[in-house]
Amino acid sequence: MKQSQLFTKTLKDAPKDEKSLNAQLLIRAGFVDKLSSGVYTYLPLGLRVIKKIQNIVREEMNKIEGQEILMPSLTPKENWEISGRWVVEEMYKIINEDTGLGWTHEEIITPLIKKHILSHKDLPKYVYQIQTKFRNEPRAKSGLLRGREFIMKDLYSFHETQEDLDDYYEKVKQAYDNVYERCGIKELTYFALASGGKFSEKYSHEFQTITEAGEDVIYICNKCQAVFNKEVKEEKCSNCNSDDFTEKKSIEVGNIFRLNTRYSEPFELKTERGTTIIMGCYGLGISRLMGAIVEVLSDGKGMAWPKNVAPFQIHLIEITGGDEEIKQKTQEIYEILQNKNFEVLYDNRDEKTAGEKLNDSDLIGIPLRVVVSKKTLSENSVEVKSRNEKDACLIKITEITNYVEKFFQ
RNA sequence: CGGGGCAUAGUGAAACGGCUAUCACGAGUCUUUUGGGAAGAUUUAUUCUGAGUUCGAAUCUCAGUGCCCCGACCA
Repeated sequence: MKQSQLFTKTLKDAPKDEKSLNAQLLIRAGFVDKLSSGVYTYLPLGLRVIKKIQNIVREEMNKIEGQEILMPSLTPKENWEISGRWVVEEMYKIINEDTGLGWTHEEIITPLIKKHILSHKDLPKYVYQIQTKFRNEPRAKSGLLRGREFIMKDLYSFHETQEDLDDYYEKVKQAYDNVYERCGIKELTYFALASGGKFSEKYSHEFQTITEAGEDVIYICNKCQAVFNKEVKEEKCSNCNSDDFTEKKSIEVGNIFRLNTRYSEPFELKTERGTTIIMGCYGLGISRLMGAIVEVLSDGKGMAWPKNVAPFQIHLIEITGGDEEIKQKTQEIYEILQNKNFEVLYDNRDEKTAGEKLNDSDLIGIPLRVVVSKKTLSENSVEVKSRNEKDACLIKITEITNYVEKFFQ
């Protein structure tokens, strides 16, 4: 992707109303645009991150240089009045009490399963979706951390026995651990005991990532490392009886519940033998996770994306001084890397100074920076620098492919 | 939903109740520039909306709306 073509550009200053770090950085770097409180458009860079987190790759569109964006489903009336299309009947308006926008899907999945699971031999079953959820938050806040419209993965499991649910519960826990590992925040993410809320059993488990931007408080037992959400924390650790805790602010990036028969009972979800089916549900906020990664992995200069979720792998920057040869050489390197199927953002902008390009690169936070300039070419080299390292080094142009392959191994 | 704050160009700021609403960045055109936020020329506004006070309102008053923060809420 050539940066001169990229929609959109970076901002020098964050909008003054944005206080939260993830909102400031994501808006400044052109990853997202705020339509209204808690409602965001994902611009090309941000959508690439969302897709990475969803682990969905749309290579064909990229090959034809398509730039996908994602716009919110909740849009203000005034915008439609400008085009005169508020009156269009096809547009979904929540003007009656017969329709609600989905904020969770137990009430949908349970009757669906009832219709299609006809025998105990069909169990267990695990069904999930990745979908936009709508919640009329009394107070949307903290950028992507608490929105009114957001992207969430919700998985539901159906079992004949408690033991089977328990087994699966552990498997989901491990799967979630892998997600946070691959997203680069495992070190800061804790598995905490939490309240089950109104519609579950007594306890549930949450994955809590330590950050000052979080709205939860967790207590980590210094003796046995058990972790408790503030809402269920008691004087002494219920695991080892110690009273020595570390208190941390955190954001909930995932949760797993044993629903048991809370929904299967009212919906009369049973096997042909008459056994009431036992359910589990497991949520993971995709867009919140993106915000949490920014909160946790950024520095004074900008974001620092982990390799697996970065919008691009390589930020290739030319510093030409107006020299067409340098531009041509950079273009060649760009093509070499692309032919090796690396995702490259190529800063080919003529009108930008070196300082602007390097600062933009730090802000956007692509893991590997490759700079081509008169200085490097005089030694048949390019300069490479990891976003997480302070120092750069020169490598021969003939070694680029090897170096990059090793870097992303 | 309670409490507090804010609202001027795409972004950030300035302007005592009084001249044509000013500046920087961004963006457009032209010339020169390129290793850590360049130079000059030129262009870029319904001061959130509505009412009111006044000879005169970005500025004062009232109402509304939006945004941010604290709290409450959050399967």
